[in-house]
Amino acid sequence: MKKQAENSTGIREIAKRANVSIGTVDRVINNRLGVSAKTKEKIQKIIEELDYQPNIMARMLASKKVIKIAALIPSVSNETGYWNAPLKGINQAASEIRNFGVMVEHYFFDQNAKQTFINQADIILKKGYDGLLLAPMFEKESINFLARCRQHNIPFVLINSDLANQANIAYIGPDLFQSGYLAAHLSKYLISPSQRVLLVNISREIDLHHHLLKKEEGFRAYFEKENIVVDIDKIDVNETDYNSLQKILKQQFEKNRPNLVFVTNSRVSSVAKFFNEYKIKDVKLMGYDFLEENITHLKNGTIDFLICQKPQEQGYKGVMSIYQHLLQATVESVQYMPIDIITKENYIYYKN
Amino acid sequence: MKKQAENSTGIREIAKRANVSIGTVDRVINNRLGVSAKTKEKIQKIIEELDYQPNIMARMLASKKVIKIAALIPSVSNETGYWNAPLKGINQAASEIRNFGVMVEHYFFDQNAKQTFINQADIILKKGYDGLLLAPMFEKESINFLARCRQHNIPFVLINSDLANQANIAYIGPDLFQSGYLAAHLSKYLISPSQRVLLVNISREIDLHHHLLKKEEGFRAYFEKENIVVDIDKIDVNETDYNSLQKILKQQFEKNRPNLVFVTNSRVSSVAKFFNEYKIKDVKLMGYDFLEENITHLKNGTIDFLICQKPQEQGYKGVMSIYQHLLQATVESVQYMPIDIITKENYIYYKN
DNA sequence: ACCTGTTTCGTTAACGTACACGAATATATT
DNA sequence: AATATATTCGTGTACGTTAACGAAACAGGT
Repeated sequence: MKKQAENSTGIREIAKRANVSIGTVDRVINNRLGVSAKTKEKIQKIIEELDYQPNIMARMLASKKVIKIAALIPSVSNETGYWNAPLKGINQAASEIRNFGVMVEHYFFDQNAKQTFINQADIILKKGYDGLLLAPMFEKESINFLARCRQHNIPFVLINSDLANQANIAYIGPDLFQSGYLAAHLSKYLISPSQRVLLVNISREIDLHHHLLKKEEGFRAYFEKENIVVDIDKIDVNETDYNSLQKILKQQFEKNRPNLVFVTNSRVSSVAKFFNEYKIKDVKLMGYDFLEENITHLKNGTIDFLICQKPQEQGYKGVMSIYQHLLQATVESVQYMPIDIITKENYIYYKN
Repeated sequence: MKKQAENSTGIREIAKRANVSIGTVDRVINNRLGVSAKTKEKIQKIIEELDYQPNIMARMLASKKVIKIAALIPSVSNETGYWNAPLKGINQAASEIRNFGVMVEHYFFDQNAKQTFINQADIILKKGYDGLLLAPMFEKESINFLARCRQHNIPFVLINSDLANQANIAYIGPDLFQSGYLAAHLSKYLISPSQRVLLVNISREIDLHHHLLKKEEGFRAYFEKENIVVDIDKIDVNETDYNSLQKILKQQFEKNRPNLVFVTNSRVSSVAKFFNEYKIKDVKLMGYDFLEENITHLKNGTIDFLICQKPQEQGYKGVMSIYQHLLQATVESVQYMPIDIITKENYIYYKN
C-alpha cells in the first residue's frame, strides 16, 4: 500500500479515468495502433479535458532516443570567416540542449565546389537524422536535396538565404531586398544627390549570385522610389583574390571615380585594402558583415558602415527552432533578422 | 538476470568503479554529509576521470522540485508601454522551460511609487524563490532588497539598468554611457558642427535619473573627445504630462531654437507631438525605444532616429540566465545589449 | 464446437537520479 | 567488556514515460 497510492498524474490519471491501463493510454498518445476506435476516442476526450501535457523529461528518460540534428553549412574558408559566426551559434544551441537528449552534427561544403555540397547531402540522408539545418547556397542542388528530405520525413530549417515553397518549418535570416534598400538609405548620410555610386558584387560561383542580386534590387529600388538621381555603376568580380579585384577596381576608378562604393557582401575588406593602398580617402565605403578584417577598416575609418544580420543568432535560432518543432511546439515560419548598422562607435557592443 | 545486466552509465557506473552503492555516490555528488573523507575522495576522482555530467532530466524527474523564479519589474503604465517588451520576453522564456520544471511568477511595481516596490520585494522574500529577475529602478531600495536576497541565498539577475558590486549572476541590458555616446555620433549625420543641440530629460522620480544621467554623460563625452563644438542646452522635465512639457519646450524654443533635440528616454513621442502641433519641420529629433507611439512619428519623419536595446531579449535572457545558473552552468556576468539604430527604413524588421 | 489468427489490451521492467529508511561499522562512554 | 551513540553506507521505492511481452477477447473458417 505504499506504492503510488492515491496521487497519480499524467498518463496514470488518464488511465484511471478511462478505466484502461497506462499501456493503452500510451498507445493513443503516441498514436500507435492496437486500440479500438471506441476506447481511443474515450481516452482522447479525457486528454483534452485534462489538457494533458506529456512530461518531456520523463519521455526523454524512458525512450533513450536521442534527437539527431544535422547542420549543413559552408565551411570557413580563408577567403572569408563569415560562417564562423553561424557555426558558433549552432554550437551554443547544441551545448544548451545536449543535456536534453539532442545531438547536433556538422557538415560543411565548399562554396566554390558544388560537388562537395551534393556529397555531404548524400551522407546526411544515408545516416538519417531527425531534423536538418541548411544554408541553401546552391539553389538547384538545395531544392533537390530538400525534396528528398521531404520524402524521408525530415523537417528542416533554412538559414541565411531563403528558398520559396520548400515547406520548411522556418526561414531564419535576412530579408535581402530590404537589406539593400536600407544600404541605399544609409548612403543618404554619406553622399549628396547626383553623385556617383559604384556597386560591387564579388563572388566566384554564379549560383551564389541570386543572393547578391536581391540586395542589388533593393538598393536600386530605394533611389527609384525616392526619386533620387544617382549614377550607379556596377561591376561583377568573379575572381575573389585581391589582385584580380585590385586590377578591376583601378580601371573602374580611372574611368569613373565614384563617391561611394557599396559591396554586396562581406568581401568589403578587400576593397578597403585597395583604398588604403591607393590612399583613397574621399570615397565612402559600405559593405556587409562583422568580420575581423572588416572591423579593422571600420575602426580606421576606411569603411563607413557595415550591415550585419546576426549570423550567430541565425545558427542558434535555427537549431533551437528544429528542436522546438520536434518537441511538437509551433515555430514561427519566417524569422527575419534585424538589419543592424555597425559603425565605428557601436561595433564594440555588437554581438554577432 | 534480466535487470540492468552489464550496461550501466552515470551514477551507477561510478558506484561500480568505486565499489560502493549508488546511494553513496549520490551523497558526494549532492555533497550531503555522511560519507567518509576517504571514499569521498575516491569517488570524486572517478567522477572527474569520467567527466561525469548528471542527467538533468532524470534529476528533475526524481526530485519533483520545481524551480521557482520571481520577476520584479515596473508595471506597464499608460504613460509608457516600454515594459511590455521585457515582460513578453520573460513570458516567452517561461513557456519554453515550463516543461522542464520551471515556474516564473511576475511582480510589478509602480515607477512613480517607491512603496509599491518595497511591498512587492517583501512578498517575494516571504514566498521564497530559487531565483530573482530584477529591474532595479529605485537604487537605494534595490540595494537593500538585494542584500536580503543574498542572505536568503537567492541568486539574481539584473536587467535594464545596472548596480555595481551586487554579486549578481548577470547584468543584462544597455551600456548607458555608450548609448548616449552613439546618439551623439549619430547627430553627425543630422546637423553640422557649431549648431545647437537640446537635450531633454523627462522623468518624474528623481531616483530614475541616474539612468538618464549616464546617457547624458556619454552624449557630451563624444563631442569633447572629437573636439566638436556644439551648443548643448539641457532641460529637465519633472512632469510627464504633455501640457507641462509643451509649455517648457515652447519657452525653450523661443529662447534658443535648436537644430536637434535629443530625448534621453522613450518619452520622445511627446516631443514629436509638440513638433507636429507647432509645425516644426527643420529640427531633427532623436530618442529611445521601439514603442508604437514613437514608431508612428518615425514613419512620418518627425523622429529621425530611435535607439533601442532589445528590451524583449533582456527579459528573455534574464530568465534563461537564471535557469542556466540554477542548472549549474556558468553564465556570462555582463551581457550588454547591442545598440540598435532604428530608422524609417528598418523598423519593420526590428524585433523588440 | 474447435482451432487459428488477429485485434485489443494489461503488466512489467527499464531510463538515471533523489531520498527515506534502516543496517552495518566505528567511536565514545561507563 | 559491554553498552550507547555517531558515523558511514546499502537497499528500495518513486518520478512519468516508453516499449517489449504476453494474456485476453474476438473474428473467421472448418
